Amino acid sequence: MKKIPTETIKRLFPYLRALVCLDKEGTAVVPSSRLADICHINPAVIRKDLSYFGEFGTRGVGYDVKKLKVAIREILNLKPAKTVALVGVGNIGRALLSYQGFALEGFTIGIAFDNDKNKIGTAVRGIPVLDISQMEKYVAAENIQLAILAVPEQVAPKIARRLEKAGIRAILSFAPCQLAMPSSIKVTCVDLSTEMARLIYYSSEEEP
Amino acid sequence: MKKIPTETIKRLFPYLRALVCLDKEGTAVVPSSRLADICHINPAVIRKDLSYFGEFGTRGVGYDVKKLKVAIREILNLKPAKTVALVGVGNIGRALLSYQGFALEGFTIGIAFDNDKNKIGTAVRGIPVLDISQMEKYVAAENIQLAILAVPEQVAPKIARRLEKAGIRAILSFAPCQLAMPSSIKVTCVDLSTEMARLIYYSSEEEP
DNA sequence: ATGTGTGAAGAGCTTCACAGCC
DNA sequence: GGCTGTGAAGCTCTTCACACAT
Repeated sequence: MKKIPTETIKRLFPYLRALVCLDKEGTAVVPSSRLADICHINPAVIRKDLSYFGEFGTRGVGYDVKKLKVAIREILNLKPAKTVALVGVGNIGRALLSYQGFALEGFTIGIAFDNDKNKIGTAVRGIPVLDISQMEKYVAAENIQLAILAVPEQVAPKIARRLEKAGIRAILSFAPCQLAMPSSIKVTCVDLSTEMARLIYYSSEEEP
Repeated sequence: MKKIPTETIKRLFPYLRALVCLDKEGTAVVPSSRLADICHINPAVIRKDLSYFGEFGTRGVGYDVKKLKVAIREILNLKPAKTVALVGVGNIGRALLSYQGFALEGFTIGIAFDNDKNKIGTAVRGIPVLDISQMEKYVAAENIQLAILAVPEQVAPKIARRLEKAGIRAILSFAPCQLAMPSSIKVTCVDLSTEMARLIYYSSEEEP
């Protein structure tokens, strides 16, 4: 049993996206070279990545689009589709609610929470916005395991702790701060300023 | 002259954020162990990262907060502060415009573009929203080198090409698709579904 | 004493080249 | 012939341990 590189996991979703596209176009079989063109990833990398999980391809032919699509969904545990809770219906929260196409049937935001009286009781794209004081109850009742945290930095650590106690297993956070969580809970931070800073650094390099 | 790891560059901004905090609190000197606590990064990593760029610390004492702050700003080329253009004033765009605190005086969104007549001519948080047809003109006139692309997936590649021709050097994109750009232009994609998929994968792992 | 700076060892990821199968 | 699957080599990054400075 081999260890699977983190980077391999990261690349699976782009592969999945490409496969969904190809499937819609009616393409039945795809060689790694074609996937490579679409995803801008070296074909050898793609083959190696997929080989960690089994032998999905046919030599001399390529990969069966439908089968590989299903296989990746299963590897990523996107089957059946997961329900995600959104906490914080500000600008970022609304952007995520409006951006449902992104899920490729693997996961959807099913419920949202906020503390703003004007938002509570409304629905955005069919997703109800509930009172954040009821969060623990709903998370437990619906057995939700994933949350997106899109609240201001000041309250993010507090709410993260509440999610932890409510039984959440993973958090995708947009707060530009570290969330001290036990290692049993997976936390990923999307930090926009870090990305910008990196870009500035690399874009101002001159050639040697 | 050594090669600097990509990961080192990524970590500089979190260091900078911690230093700005420490400076506000009035802390003058900080050892790597303290920075490590704040950033949740191993102290040896911090020391190694900083050592790529010079000797900023004092043995037996630690790092001078103000000096290190300035040094990192210079390394990242955040001094003087850079002006960034935002293209697309939808939900994500507005979130970014409202989220200016994130820049730590290293960069600010100075101008925004959209194609919606209702948005053109307005201003969000003091930042004017201009007609996207005028984009090339303003980018050239104000010598803007960085752009945030927050437009729908369908039009993202086309607008990216326009930005390229207008002389932009780096793009931070929120479109869940690959942008084929010459290597002289640095592109970073923030792909929310990939992040979600990763989290789902890792959160459903059981211990061995 | 205390905390930095750094070579060397170790771990992890990518690239390559080609054997193996259709 | 064409394309996958994979060991081995090569490269990059992290970890460790300790010399060195104050």
